[in-house]
Amino acid sequence: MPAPRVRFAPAPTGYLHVGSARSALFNWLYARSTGGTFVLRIEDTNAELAKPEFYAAITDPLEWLGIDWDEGPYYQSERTQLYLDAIDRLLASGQAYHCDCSREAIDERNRAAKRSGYDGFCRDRGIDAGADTVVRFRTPDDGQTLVADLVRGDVLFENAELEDFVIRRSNGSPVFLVANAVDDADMGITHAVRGEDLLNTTPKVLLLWRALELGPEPTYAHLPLLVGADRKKLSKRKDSVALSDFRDEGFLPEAMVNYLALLGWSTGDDQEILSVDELIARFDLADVNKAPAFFDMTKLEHINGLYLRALTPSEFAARAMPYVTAADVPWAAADFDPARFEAFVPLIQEKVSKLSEVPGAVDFLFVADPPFDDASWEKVMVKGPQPAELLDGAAEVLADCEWSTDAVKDAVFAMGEGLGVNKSKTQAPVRVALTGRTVGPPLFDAIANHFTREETLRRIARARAAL
RNA sequence: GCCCCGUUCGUCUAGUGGCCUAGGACGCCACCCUCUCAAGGUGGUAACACGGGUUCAAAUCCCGUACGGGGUACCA
Repeated sequence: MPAPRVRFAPAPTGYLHVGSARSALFNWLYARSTGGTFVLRIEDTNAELAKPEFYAAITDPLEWLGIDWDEGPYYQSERTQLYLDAIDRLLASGQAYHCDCSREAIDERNRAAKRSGYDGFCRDRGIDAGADTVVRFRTPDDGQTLVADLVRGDVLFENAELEDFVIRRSNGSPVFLVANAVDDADMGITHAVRGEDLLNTTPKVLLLWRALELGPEPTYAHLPLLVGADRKKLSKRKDSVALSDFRDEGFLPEAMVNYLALLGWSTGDDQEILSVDELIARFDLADVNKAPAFFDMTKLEHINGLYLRALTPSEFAARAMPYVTAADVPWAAADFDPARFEAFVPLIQEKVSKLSEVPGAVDFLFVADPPFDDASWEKVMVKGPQPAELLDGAAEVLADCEWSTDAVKDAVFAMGEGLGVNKSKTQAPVRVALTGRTVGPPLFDAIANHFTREETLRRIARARAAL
């Protein structure tokens, strides 16, 4: 059996949809696991989609995910003549015909006849091409077309249910069905792996394929759709669907790939965290599910957190760098200190599930007077026990204790104990004074290793004054 | 409406006639750990859509119903 040749054939829409990314991934995994070839083909048969600025919106996210292609990208807009020639052949053999029916006329006849679709009105009128004519494919009136699907098994379509669909628009451009058949044949595609939303178009492509005598047909595999909270196909309006948004939010590409692979596919055992190499080794189209899968952001974040924590601190710092040097960061760019940030990373690495959370976790390092969070202040400085005594006590013991994590910790806790306050309540005012919040990194490690005695005392005094 | 696909815990899934008193993961709850929050550990909650068959035996096979989704363009 020859090595498989698969393709990812997106229509350029200005961004890469996560569902499309999943299709691309499954194709790519199949190619990589079988020693096959992965072809990238841009389906821009519609002139509105044939815009160069849309192409990078597809290739950039693919590259980010680590999905590389062996051939292409091929652009259907550059191969139009091939499709037009195919249509001419169908015309010449009588398998296609010109039609000048307007949408209104078709609808009117359908209303009268209580049916739908195109009624074949122009089938035998023998009209010539004109300004407003389209070319329609003459579908068989009887018989069935079988789609042998690797995921769904045999799917049978009654040819009589298929209307004589348009294959060339009145503006002269071919529709994707023709391009699809011609290109899959021309590029030697052996497996067409795509979303289930295309299942209904498959018999049309197959009919064209046979009418054009294009040779051996590809095997199909229709993947279950990705759905949103409403169980409907993920849509740009309601859901977060652009892959670039996930990158901007701070999801790691390897986590994204891992999660995407788990949507509609599983290993068969209990392993869920898989490297790309493991995915390649274990992936099989035969193990793909049939039912739609909900895109669960919570689980994605969990998996991303696992990958984030598995990074070495310096890797983490490097990958977080774009987020702490972005324009909307809560400190003045000049106050940012990369070395200080990197040193601090181990204290916050296990607390974030997305890189976009990093700036908010280290802001007090680069803001001299971090704002006091209202809820935190209320909880600790208003309703908490003896805030003034605790701050004064902390200032006193920190003024001359040894500057190490344990020494600082012991000194502060001993001071709190003397006031009859437990550890949790003792550290709270100091934490708020230093960071502005009740939630944050291990406090005494942060103080002893990342702040000077002077700065620590200054912040405590600042909070004390604000009481 | 018509055509096509689907249906195991809230979610992603394991399960291919007996191993299922249905397993794992996320979430959630409790406890442990603990200077906060996380992380981690332990335990718990929770599902075979329904009805008929077939069979000694059905989550697994067949039929029907219900529900959900996709398609039904001169988008792809």
